[in-house]
Formats: sequence, structure tokens, C-alpha cells
Amino acid sequence: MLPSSTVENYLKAIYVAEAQLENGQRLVPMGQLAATLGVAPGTATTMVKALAESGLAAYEPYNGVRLTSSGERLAARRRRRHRLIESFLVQVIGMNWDEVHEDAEQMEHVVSDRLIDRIDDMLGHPESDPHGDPIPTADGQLPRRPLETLLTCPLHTPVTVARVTDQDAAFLRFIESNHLKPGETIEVEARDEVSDSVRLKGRRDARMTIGARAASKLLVTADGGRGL
Amino acid sequence: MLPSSTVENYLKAIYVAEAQLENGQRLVPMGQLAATLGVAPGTATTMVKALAESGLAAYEPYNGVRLTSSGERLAARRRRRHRLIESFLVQVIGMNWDEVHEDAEQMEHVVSDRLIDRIDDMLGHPESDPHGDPIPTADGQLPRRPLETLLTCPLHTPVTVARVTDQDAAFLRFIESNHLKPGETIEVEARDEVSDSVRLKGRRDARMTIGARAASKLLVTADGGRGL
DNA sequence: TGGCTGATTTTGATTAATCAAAACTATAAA
DNA sequence: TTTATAGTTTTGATTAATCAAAATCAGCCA
Repeated sequence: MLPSSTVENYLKAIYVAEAQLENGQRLVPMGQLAATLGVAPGTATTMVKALAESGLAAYEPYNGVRLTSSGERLAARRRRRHRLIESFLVQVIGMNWDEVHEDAEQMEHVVSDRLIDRIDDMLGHPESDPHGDPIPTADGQLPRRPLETLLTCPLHTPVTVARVTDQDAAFLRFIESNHLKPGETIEVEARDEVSDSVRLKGRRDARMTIGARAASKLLVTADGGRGL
Repeated sequence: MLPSSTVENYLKAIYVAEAQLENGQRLVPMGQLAATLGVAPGTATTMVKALAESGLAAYEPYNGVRLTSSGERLAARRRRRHRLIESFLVQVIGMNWDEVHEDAEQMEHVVSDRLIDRIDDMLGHPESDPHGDPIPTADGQLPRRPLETLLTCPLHTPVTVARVTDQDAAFLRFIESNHLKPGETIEVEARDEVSDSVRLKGRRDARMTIGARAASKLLVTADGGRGL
């Protein structure tokens, strides 16, 4: 009855892929799903058919797959667990934010609801995790904030880093050592299409230039207030 | 290469059963192993043969099974993880000692060594968990203390509760509400063979009588000092 | 309108863990 | 010494998750 961690991982991968679909697309293609999960395409097909059986996903042969509302509910619950555990590992255990992903990945499947609630209480019901990723409430609601990336926010205006949408440890260490973690106030000074880069003014007026791809992973709030 | 949680559970069950073997017995019978793991006898046979293949257990057909030294090493590592996690859940997260077993049971299989070490540091390298069970060191050594049960300790002498060898939640709550947790100082006033019971003087001279079976699960140190 | 190509699905096997039930041992009683 | 029985092992199947490779489909290009 309760979904295996394999099932939970498929739901998560579908959710993430759905959010990244271009323009009109509504279905995640099987090949992409199989690739992100690191399994053979046939395996993904078989598993997705099983998900469809149990009402967690809608599957159209040769077209792709998307989550049903109950699949989304499950995925949200799982995201909540993951993000609370990451927050906990960083804030309570004092692990670095670039080394918590793996442990959280494993623990989210096995920890009891009771322990999750306890952690939620301890942290004071946080709205987002150390990366700024929003934490769904127990009933699956997302606290929604309108965020912009460093590619779209206004120039020469103080903005607060709110979220870093990449879990890669090296990238996170880069963000940290340049004082670009959620909560920091920065300003975009210029964008250059040709060199594909963005110039920033950071803490203590430090200047730095980062690539557009990296810039797109830093989400900010336009006002100068606290991002959390 | 790294053992599945199923393998770890078999090792644990064999270890516990070995420690409980009567007098001259050196091997754990298959039937008993299967029963404690809740699997069919044939399943245990198959699995134990696989353990023997990989050098973790010594198996004698129709006689039984015991751990090899490398099996014991693995079991000790696993016990260390379990007990550190239980200690952590009680002392840091504030869960009750009667509700942590299940979570620890799951988490011990998945958390990273890095996190275990971090927990060990946070707790100050404790020698025993909240039940008083000793925590093996990272290289598998057990801090050994000579303990007696309430059935064997001297009468009319202050002793300190050091360990409670039963994980049953109801039993743990009983111990707690009667102030018999590890660290408490108590005295055995009398033992009665016929009624199969033991009379105690506890905190603030409270008198209570418990059954011999329960008394055998309370381990104490003869001196009046702190048990931890 | 074919026919090609790349993505998808099917098919047939494999591995780990399990069960039920049949076959087998070892020992203790007759 | 034979036999019953309790405990153990084997056998044949099952389930979840996976793979490789063969078969199939969809859409586009000519």
C-alpha cells in the first residue's frame, strides 16, 4: 500500500521533469525519464505502467507521462520530508549544505511521520530549506513567492538571494565562498549576451562575473528585504 | 559489496540469538532464527547459506549457524549505528526513549558514516545509549562493564541502574514512570522465590514489587556511583 | 506515399528475497 | 533395531526491479 522508495523516486523524477517542460509540452517523454533515473528505457515504461495502474500517473503510450493529482500529492509529501531533513542536517547537526543531499535522499524514505513532525517543530515550521527551496505544508500546499532569476531581475537594484536551484556540491561551495547564499543582498550591474555572462556586486561591494547558466540558478526577490 | 539491510538484519538476529544460547550450545538453530526474523524456515536456510558463502557466518547443516569474526565485526558496526541513532533521537530531538526504536531500526541502514561520526561528536562519544546498552567504538570494541541483574545483586545495598535489556515500549514506560531508568539509585530489599518477585526501594524510598522476569532485565552496578 | 530514423514498447532473462509444500535427517522412544 | 516426529532442507513459484536486445511505432523528408 505505502509506496516503495523506487516508486517515490519515479514520482519525484516525473515531477521535476514536468516542471522543466518547454512551452506547450504536457507530458514527460519516457527516454528523458529513464535517463534521469539512470535506468534502461524499457524499465521506465514498465514502471510507469504500474504507476498508472495505481492511479499515481497518467500514461499515454508513445507520448509520455505526467502525475495525477494523487501522484502530485505524494510527490509533495516526499519533497516536504526531503527539505525538512536537509534543513535539519544543516541547522541542527551542523553539516555543510553541500553534503546533506545524499543522506536526506535516503532518510526521506524511512523516517517516521512522528520524527518529521518533531523536526518541523524544532525548526519552527520553516518555509524553505537551506537552498531556499520552499517546503510544502503537511497537506501539500506550497508557500508561493514570485521569484526572478539573475537573468530577469532589474539592473542596479538591490535584490535578495532567495533560492539556489542546483544541488551540485561544487556549485554550492562556489556560491558559499562568494557570499551568494540565500539571504545575501546583491545587485546585478550588467548582463552581456555575447560573453554569456552576468556581472554582480556582492557583499562589501565585491565584484564578480558568473556565467548565464549559473545566473539562471540563482533566484532572487526584487525587494531589499530578507529572502526567507 | 556492502551488505543489504536484509543481510544486516540476519547478522543482528544471529548475534542476539547467539548471546542467549544456553550452556554448551554454540550454534543457533535455524527454526529459532526463522521465527525471530518472521520468515519461513526454508528462507532462513537459503539466506544463511548465502551468508556462509560470503564468509559472514559459519553454517553447519541440520545443526545451526554462528557468526564468523567478520560477521561479528559487521554486526558490531551496525549495533554502534543503531545505538548512536537512538541516543541522538532521545537527547537531541527529544523523542521519548520508548518511541525511538523503529526509526533507529530504519535509519541505521541508510545514514552515512559521516553523519554517524557527526552524531557521535555531538553526543560527546557516549559509552551507552538511553537504555544503557553499550555502544561499540568505531573499530568494534565494546566498553565492557561487569553488571549484575536485580536477581543477583546484593540485598540492602544501593545500586545504580545501568541498563534495561528490553525494548518493549510498554515496559520502558513502566520503567520510566517508576523512576527506574539508567542512572537511578535503588536498593533490593527482598527476593521471593515462591511469588517469583523482587521488592525494591526506589527514589524517595518508594517501595515496589516487580516480577522476577522483569527484574532480570534491569542491570545494575554494585557501587553507588553514576551508572553512565 | 513510401521509407527511414529515432524513440518507445515488448520479450525473455536475471537477481534478491520470499513462501508453501514436499522431501529429507536425526534423534529419541518403543 | 525400527519407527515416529520434530526440525531442516529442497523444490518450484512468486514479486519487485532491473537489463539487453528484438520488435514496433510516429513523424518527417523526399
